[in-house]
Amino acid sequence: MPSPSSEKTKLVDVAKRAGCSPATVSRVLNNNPKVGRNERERVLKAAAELGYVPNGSARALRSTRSRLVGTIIPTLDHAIYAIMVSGLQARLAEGGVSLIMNTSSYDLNMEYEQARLLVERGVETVVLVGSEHKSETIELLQRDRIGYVFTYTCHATGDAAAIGFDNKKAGVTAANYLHSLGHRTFGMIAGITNGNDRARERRDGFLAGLASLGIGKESIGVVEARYDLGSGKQAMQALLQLYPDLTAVFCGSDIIAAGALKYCQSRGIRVPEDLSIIGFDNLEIATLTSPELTTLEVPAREMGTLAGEYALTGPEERHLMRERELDVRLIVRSSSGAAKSV
Amino acid sequence: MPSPSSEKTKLVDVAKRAGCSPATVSRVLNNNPKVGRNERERVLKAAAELGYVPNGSARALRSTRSRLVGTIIPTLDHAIYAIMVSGLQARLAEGGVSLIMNTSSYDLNMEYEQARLLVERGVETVVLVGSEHKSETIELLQRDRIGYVFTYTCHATGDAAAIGFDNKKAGVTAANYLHSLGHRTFGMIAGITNGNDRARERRDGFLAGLASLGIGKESIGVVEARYDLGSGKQAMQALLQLYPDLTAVFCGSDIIAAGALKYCQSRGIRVPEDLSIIGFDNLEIATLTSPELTTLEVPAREMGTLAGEYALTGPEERHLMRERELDVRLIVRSSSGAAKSV
DNA sequence: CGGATTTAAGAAAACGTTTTCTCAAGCATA
DNA sequence: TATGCTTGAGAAAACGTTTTCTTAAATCCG
Repeated sequence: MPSPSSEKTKLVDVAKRAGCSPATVSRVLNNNPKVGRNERERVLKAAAELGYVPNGSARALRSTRSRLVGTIIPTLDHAIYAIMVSGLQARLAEGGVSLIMNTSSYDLNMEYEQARLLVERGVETVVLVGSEHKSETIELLQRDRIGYVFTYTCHATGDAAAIGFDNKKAGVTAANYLHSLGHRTFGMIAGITNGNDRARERRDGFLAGLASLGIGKESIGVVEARYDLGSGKQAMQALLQLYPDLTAVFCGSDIIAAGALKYCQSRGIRVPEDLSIIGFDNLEIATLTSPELTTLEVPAREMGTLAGEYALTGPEERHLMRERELDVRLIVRSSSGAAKSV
Repeated sequence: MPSPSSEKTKLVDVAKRAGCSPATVSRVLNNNPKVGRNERERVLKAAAELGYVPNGSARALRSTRSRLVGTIIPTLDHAIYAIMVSGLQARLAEGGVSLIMNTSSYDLNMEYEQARLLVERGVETVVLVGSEHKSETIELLQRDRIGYVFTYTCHATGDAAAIGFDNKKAGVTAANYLHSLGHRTFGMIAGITNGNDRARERRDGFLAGLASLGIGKESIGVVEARYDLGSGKQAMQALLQLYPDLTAVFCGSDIIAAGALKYCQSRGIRVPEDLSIIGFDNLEIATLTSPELTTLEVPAREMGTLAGEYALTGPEERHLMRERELDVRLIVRSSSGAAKSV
């Protein structure tokens, strides 16, 4: 039965009931070893009886440890970020740390505003997506000595740690794979590259990979699309209109690939017989389409878990985790196949 | 250029630079009207020059307004919750409020733990999913006079507001629809109903709807499945093994329906010719399968937005938004059709 | 057994704001 | 001109913890 008083019980109340000083209560609650067995038990008993819940603001104010971590992702509507956040939150919760979540809608100015809010809330670490950010954002974090991690990229810069994968390398992998199937004219539906280094690097990697295989620019068509089904469809239409001969398309995301696939189906273009399509991310939806999507697997949950791990690690040992490159595996399914022999 | 000093700038620093008292700075920063034009401008200028960011903990401690809202959802891996949170976060951000996000893995004990953490962080409102919770959880919130809202349900109970829809009614809608197509033997793949009132009510609504149409229990098979593709597949297999004659299946989620559909395809069962399948949620994936899924549309984002609205509304006016029932629309696509004439 | 060292616990200061209280100045009214 | 009222601004208390500084008691060692 909770306390009869209608006032919120605070640390002094616990102290009174346990018959000791507030300092002792504080020490017990923070597992400070310098306190005797009996005192400790009395305090714990009193706290439980009163249903005491510490005041996080007061604690944070005095100790400068807020037990708060912030993240700013582009959107929660795209499963690839939701899954990362899922991993992040789960790991943080294990450590008793809470996660403040914000979205930027792929807008770096908005990201800056959200970062300001996070700093104001006193977060100890900020988890960001990608390595491209406003300089103001980075300065803000540096100035307050807040740790920050980039994800979905593995290039640590300045104070930033990076936990992710090599987007460029992944683009090269896609190029090599499609080329190995005999394709010689290619299309790519990239994500919007403005303000998005991941989308840009995937595209550049794909182009570089093809270049080093001797494929010239004239055999490659590139368009950009937002990350949703409709945009994928439209982009596919536009791409085929501009480059009717291409036989293989690399999409910057499974969502885009699914949209592209839908467009093909609506036009009677057979996949993979007429056209190979591969995606990126390996979301659950990749196995829902028919044919199922060949794609590159992004370790989204693992990035989140590791970012959480990073945030839980003390500032002294963090440098050991400064840069972590995870693998991007090629998952071959049935949306890709050998090029038509002409 | 940020302050040359390496110490974090605080309110007194701004006061010094503006040549006024801390109280005045505080008033300006909180838009207190009782401060003259020139003072106000001087303060704002000083704050900007110093790159001042207020300390949220101190502010929260003194004013008892944390500008923090918490939510506990079952998981972020299921898009239906991710989308709700997306709407919630977006609305809160507009009001300058931050969101702390936690997951419970459909476990009410875990939910309680997370709630404790939220109380400790000083959140002003908690957004929960469904109306079934541990009594300890509710008591905890009531005791600290923290506002709380249930979502995905429209039954307000006690202090709780509810913003959602009528799961039972939705189940009835499904029953009526399938019956109207001529089906007379039914299956349902419900979500796990233990600790999940939404899943339970959908099932009960479906059964009640069929009952009032004169369909007896012997013509209805029910199994439960977790919310993922594989479970949907398995459940479909189990269902057909137990009840080989059924011609229509209502699934508790589009994910489950997609899995069920996949199973049918693997077994050469034609949908909708041999079997009608309908889902729940109307996620993006419902249009990715072939055939596309008939489903019931859950207003996930709107629930989030409205819950955010509720949280931003002062305690005095909240009672006006105590219960809000949103519509669940039936979206007919091609996974459902007339029953086979025998 | 006495002095030095360790240990456990309390008193009080501190964290960075907001808010209450107080006061001075300006203004209108009589 | 004196009185009362309004307005703008400062001084200081307060929010609920943690932490530093002290001190009293307990332990050790020669």
